[in-house]
Amino acid sequence: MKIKYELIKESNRARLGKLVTNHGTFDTPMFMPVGTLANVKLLTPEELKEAGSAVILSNTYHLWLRPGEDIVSKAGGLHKFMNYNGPILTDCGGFQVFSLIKNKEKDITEEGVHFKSHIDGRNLFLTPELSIQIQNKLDSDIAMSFDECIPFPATYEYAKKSTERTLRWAKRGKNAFNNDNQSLFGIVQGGAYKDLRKYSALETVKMDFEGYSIGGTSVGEDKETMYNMVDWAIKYLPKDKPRYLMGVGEPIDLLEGIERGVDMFDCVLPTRIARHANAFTLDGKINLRNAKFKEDFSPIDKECDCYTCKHYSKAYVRHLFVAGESLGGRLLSIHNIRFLIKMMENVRNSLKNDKFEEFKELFIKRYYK
RNA sequence: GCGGAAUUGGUGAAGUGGUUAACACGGCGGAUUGUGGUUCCGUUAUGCAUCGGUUCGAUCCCGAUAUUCCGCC
Repeated sequence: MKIKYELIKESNRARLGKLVTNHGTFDTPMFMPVGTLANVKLLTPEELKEAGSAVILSNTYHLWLRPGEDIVSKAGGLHKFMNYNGPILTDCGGFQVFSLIKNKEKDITEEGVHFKSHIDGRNLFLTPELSIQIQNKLDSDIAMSFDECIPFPATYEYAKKSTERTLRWAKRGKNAFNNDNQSLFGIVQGGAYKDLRKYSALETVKMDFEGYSIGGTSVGEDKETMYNMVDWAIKYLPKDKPRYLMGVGEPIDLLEGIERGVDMFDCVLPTRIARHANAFTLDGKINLRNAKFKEDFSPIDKECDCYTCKHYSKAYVRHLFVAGESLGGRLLSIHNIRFLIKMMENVRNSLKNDKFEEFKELFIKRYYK
């Protein structure tokens, strides 16, 4: 079956909702950890569940190259292959392609995108139909339309041309789509232009997807521009479908997104910074490599209920990183994912109690002080 | 006791009679937004064993001392 979204409550523009999938029902707003290569780096599915994780992301481009969608399909689909029975969303590969092309004028054609493999440099060609076919075979719960992620800054002319092409690609992908147990989301583009965001949103909605995402953000623009891109698009999205802000982000960006009506977020940040010794805390981000933690035997965040904070000290985690032990990255990945997921739990509670604005203000005041 | 060689940062070391002493590791700090798994970017010796001498100028040449290593009695 397709996913279902139920809007439970609105508080100004912020939304409290519920997402029903083939692999469980989960509350929104939610944060989705990224597991590009059919695994959230360093973590097992059990650890993800303990952190309260629901949907995780995987990636069409990466799984297409390794191990190949047919192998995943033979394994019984992505869930079985990676032993994760929660919901999985596959990104379409557009973002990866966008970073691998050499010349966007030449390599991006109406038919699809020419680019080189990041593994062996061989020439590859990805089309909207192929991206969808791969995702159909991977059998994720949610597939994404193949889009072009417009760089920032981009000229109006280029952004318009690209946005129109992404709309045509969305239609082609939808026509090629063939998996009754999978849902398809459309992606709003439009660059940093108000009228193009509106146009992209309206036209994408006309195609009637199971959910809508706002793409093309966090590509180097300033925060105000990013929030504008959300504002310009989200008001044209239907209330009875989930909204997903792709690739975002930092704690403050999650709060700003929720305030504007976003339901779902994903970001590599918690797991990537974890591998480089950084941890989110309620008092801001800290770097566990810092010498000041050498003899700090307190947990990373006293108020955190994650496995890492329950059992380990900053001094120990620092030791692991200094010694080059991968357990350090594992422990911080667990913590950072739990941090964002718990933050979402707190956000949902504040929405229930009509206290989101206060929660947001207090969180930001403390985190960014 | 005699003869020879060596001595450059926390470490391994390059180097030159002439403005800021290479590089690597380590240390310290930062970055990271639809993944970069061990990545990227800063920064880190006012000084070349010590004391004299030669020279306009010495880490570099000369002498003494100290330490280390090698050979001989």
